[in-house]
Amino acid sequence: MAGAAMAETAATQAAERPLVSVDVVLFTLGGPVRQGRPGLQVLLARRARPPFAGCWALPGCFVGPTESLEVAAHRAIRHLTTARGIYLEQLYTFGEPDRDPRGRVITIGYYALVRADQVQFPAAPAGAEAECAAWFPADALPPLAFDHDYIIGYARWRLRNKIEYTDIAFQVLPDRFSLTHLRQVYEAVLGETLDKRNFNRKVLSSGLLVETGAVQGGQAHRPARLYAFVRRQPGGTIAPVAPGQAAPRQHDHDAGKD
Amino acid sequence: MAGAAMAETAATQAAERPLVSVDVVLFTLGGPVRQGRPGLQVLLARRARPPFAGCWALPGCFVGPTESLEVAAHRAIRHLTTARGIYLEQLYTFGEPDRDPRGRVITIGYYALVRADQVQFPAAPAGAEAECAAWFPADALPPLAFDHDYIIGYARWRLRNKIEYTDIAFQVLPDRFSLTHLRQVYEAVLGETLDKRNFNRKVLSSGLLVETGAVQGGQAHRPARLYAFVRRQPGGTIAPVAPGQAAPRQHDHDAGKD
DNA sequence: GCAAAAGTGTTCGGAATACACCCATGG
DNA sequence: CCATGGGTGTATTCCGAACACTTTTGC
Repeated sequence: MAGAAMAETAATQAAERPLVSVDVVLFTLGGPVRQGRPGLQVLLARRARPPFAGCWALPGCFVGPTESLEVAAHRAIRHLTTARGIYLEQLYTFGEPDRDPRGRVITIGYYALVRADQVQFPAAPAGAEAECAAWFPADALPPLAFDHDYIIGYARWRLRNKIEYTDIAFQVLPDRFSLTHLRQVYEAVLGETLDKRNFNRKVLSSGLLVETGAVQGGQAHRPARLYAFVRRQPGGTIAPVAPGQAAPRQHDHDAGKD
Repeated sequence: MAGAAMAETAATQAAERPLVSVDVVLFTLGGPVRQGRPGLQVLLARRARPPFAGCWALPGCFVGPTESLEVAAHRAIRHLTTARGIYLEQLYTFGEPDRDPRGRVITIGYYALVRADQVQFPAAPAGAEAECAAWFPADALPPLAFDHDYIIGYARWRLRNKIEYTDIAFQVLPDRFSLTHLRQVYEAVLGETLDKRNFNRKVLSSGLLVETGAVQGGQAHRPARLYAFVRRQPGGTIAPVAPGQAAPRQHDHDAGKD
């Protein structure tokens, strides 16, 4: 809420108002193939300014006075990525008073799983301290600024949970993909090997995939069939909703349990 | 993060810093018994000051300069409640630029399910516009200030999900309770009737309950056995953790899937 | 023809569901 | 003795887990 207890006005001194930032944990799949699958990677930016100058940190920025949190989060990665339409999900808000040495900074974390080719790095300015960005294996992160290692750890934990009951895995896949590709996404996020037969049966019976008829070319050996992800058709449900029985309320943030 | 992109300093004008508040959605069970169970209720406070003076709203307050978000959330309800140790869970952060007519206010929502007797109302000051608090049935809320109806709707949705896989239901129960009492909590939160036999079997086989030996007195008819909630014994696990296999990382916020 | 990855069927056990009757107590 | 809520057992179904061989293609 706002203002029931404290008599705070717009004239409040700046020192009493915390700074508000957003930090984005972008995950992708890539790197060397280990255990038959690529690894989970995290996008980090090298800080050009103190505090923690030269240190790696999550992409982030302060929230503008009339800017929504989602817009700020997109702005934080816009100078690194070309693709629009990345679906960012709010992670958590970190507000411990001592988490930033400059003073009180509250940060709202966002995260997403994206295709690596959606994120392109501009030519890095010269200089050892220059700001630049790179993917790092989630299992071998460099020392990080602030509490960003904790934020990333929490984001990984959420991603592991969310991938079980949301569509989040499809965000990292191209329009057409093989079942093996899809399974590798799950394996990389979950950190474990999945049974191919059980996995295929499950995703095919979910009704979320359609066979495109195309097959994967270029590889040696047997080509894989390619599938496409089909969203639940908006308004095209077979069973009509009973009158008087309101459709479950939609919350555009957080499509699953959490 | 903080400060990678914008060159913001402590001298930033107050107008550019958003206000940060916390709002708390306190749920309890009470009210008239309908469909064999009490209903879900929400604690609301009547606003004494503009905006929305005289309107009902969630208890909330602004976050102090050196105060953690959790502490602020507890402070928001401290003048209404006597019990300490309420387990508040972070819900979501609402930051749309126009959600408060006074200007930019970002609010971090918290929620909890508590026993009604933990919350005691101080004698309300006289006057129609005086600040006071009361429980309202979650299905019949008055018009609310700000976007608080949306926040409550989201909190109810989260509560429904969380009760399936967390201990949250036990927070609303006394130390000793009957299985029927526990089931009524689930039924009120889920909004549906549960099969008594299947429910009892499930909760008893979960290992989270111990029979106290006591029975419920005072009622007519057969007295119910009383159970107590047993937390997972810390360090008393039977199966030893395999060496080299790190225990899963703990995140003290969000004990379940989120 | 061989190496490599794709693709498929069956069995088993545990969990969730549906369902109906007896028990203990106070009045 | 009866009204009321407490307490229990069984059959069925569904889902997840385990497990190994055949097929297709490029080379």
